[in-house]
Amino acid sequence: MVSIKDVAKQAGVAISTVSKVLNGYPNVSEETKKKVNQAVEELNFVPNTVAAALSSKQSGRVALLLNLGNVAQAVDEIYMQYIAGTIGRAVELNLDVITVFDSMLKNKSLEEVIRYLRSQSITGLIIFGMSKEDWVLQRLIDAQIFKIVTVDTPLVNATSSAVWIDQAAAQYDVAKKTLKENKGKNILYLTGRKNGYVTAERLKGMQRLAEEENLSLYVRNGEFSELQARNLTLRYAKKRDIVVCASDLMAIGAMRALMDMDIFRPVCGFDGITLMGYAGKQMNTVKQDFRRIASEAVEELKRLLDGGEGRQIVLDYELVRMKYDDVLS
Amino acid sequence: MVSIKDVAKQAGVAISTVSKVLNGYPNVSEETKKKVNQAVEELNFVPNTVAAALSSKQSGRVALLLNLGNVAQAVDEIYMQYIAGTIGRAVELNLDVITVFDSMLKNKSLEEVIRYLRSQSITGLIIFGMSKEDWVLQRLIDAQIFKIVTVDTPLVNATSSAVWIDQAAAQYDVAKKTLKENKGKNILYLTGRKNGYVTAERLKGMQRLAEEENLSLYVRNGEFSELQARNLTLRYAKKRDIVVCASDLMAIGAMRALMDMDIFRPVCGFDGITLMGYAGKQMNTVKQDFRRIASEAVEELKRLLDGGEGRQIVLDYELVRMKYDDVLS
DNA sequence: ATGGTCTTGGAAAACGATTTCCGAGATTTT
DNA sequence: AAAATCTCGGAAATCGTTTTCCAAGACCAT
Repeated sequence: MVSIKDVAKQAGVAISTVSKVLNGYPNVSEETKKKVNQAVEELNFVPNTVAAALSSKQSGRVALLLNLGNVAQAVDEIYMQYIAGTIGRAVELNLDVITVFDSMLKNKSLEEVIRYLRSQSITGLIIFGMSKEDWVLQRLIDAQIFKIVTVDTPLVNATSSAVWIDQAAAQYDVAKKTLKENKGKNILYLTGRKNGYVTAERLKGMQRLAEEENLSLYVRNGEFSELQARNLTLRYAKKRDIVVCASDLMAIGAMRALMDMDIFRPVCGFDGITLMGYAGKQMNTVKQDFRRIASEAVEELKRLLDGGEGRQIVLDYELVRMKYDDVLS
Repeated sequence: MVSIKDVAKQAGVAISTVSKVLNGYPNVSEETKKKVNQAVEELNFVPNTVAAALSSKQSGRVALLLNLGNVAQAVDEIYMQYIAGTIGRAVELNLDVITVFDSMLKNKSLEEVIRYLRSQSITGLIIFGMSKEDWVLQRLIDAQIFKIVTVDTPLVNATSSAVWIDQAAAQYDVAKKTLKENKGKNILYLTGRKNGYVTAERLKGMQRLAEEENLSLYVRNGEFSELQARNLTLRYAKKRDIVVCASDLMAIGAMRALMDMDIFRPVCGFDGITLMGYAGKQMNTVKQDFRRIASEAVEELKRLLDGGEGRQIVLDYELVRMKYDDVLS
């Protein structure tokens, strides 16, 4: 394998000089730079990232942490988009995405997790779908050892940023739109997983709307489950005018239930997954661009790794009405 | 960070001895082993995989290669299952899955690809969804430099194995079952992507059935596209008795078209994705356990890395009839 | 000239493992 | 009892980088 040593010999300079050129350090003349770059070209040299990581304890090795929970396969699409977005942008930014692991951290202590990450020379993390109960992750963020970007979480400190869309506003908007299109004062609102960060936010948005519009709001926990949404709808929808769901999957469950009951109630969802096109009826929803969100998260992590301070990034969303033709391809 | 050196000191032995114990080499007494293991326990030592990889040029660093093609988000589920299956098993087998990258290899020469993999100290690859046109990958396999496991491909040599289900038999079976349940001699068969390995195999299975049962077979290329399947169905289904599709997504497209035309024709699919539950009508399909397939691929790769010879592994499948209730969760 | 600051490039020590080789006892053979 | 063979554990080189420190020369001001 052609190493930095070979490049040095070819260029007639020292190893350290090559390294400096490659990493853009100062104190090296234009002339030497040219010699080195030429040698790199000629030898087709590609630095060994493993060695670099070992040596510097820094070279951008990043872990992608997916908390899948026990969600249905129907929403795998979301995670896939996250993954594709992350890896795509990471490659462009010269970050190595080490592993996509979900709950292989379960039953591990903070120390064990840290050691695991260290053993992989990982310096940065992107965390998707963290819940309020993930104490280990919570403490990992507090510890400020790694640079961390969380998605769909409000957690920010000196070494960690948060990327998300304004969940409350989005829930407010989509419900308001649905309300405008259909009269009604009596709302059945199905919430997401109990300890999810987004669940609380979306509920807030809904509550604000209820207050403003003087609605009667009936809240039930659907746990992001299609089946539970179905059952709750069967049970409670008859007496309500509109069903607002904190996720598309639940909206689909609700819609199916309504169709089975043969009554009509407007339903709206949240996420914008493809499956919405197959629900049987059109519904309003909040379209999140998961790929873009992931891509932004990577960029933010890069910034943190380069010494930036933690901050919150709020991305925009889109209200859409999804029907079969839109998802056809 | 606690290193092998610390362990050695704690146990009162040499560094090399610790390494031997950790890697199960011979020539070390039970007593010494115990001392070392105890020290490992006490210090909570976890070996640094990066250093190991650098040193041994071997330690299981594996790349997961996903060829997404331009498939719809509706089948992201399949890739997600592949990924989850791969990573899950890899962790158990102590393999580091380095990156999940798809077509970041496009427009790269064989040499560039090799150098990239080398620079990451990657010694093994798992390739999903390779097509007959992927010359670079083709040559990469021929080169026998890396241990490779391909999924859904018949490519085998000394250093590479292939894992798949018997596509021809599966297509034969599902079509036959559908045929038995519904009379008919005139088949519209919609094939997958032109250069896919699976496409040819599935077609073979269908052709064998046609011969055996003396069917008239009308074959059209649907490119795994829901939209194309829809259009082909609108155009050709009226004169046929049954629509057999080489993928669920196409089956859904076909079914929707039939519903729009308000005529009934039995349709069968292939894959067993969740979306089938939302197609509106029940359909037969071949259920592939993608997670299991991926898991087997990882195991096979491990075997190759340990010096095993390349071979072909054929996994089984299941014929199912998918309806909404089955996918509800 | 003399001394002091800048610039540039090299020597060498990490980083944390693996692995080869070697020597000293212990054990067996003659 | 001497010689040959085995076992076991240690010293040291190695993998391919990064990074620290230092020396030599160039340049400037005194």
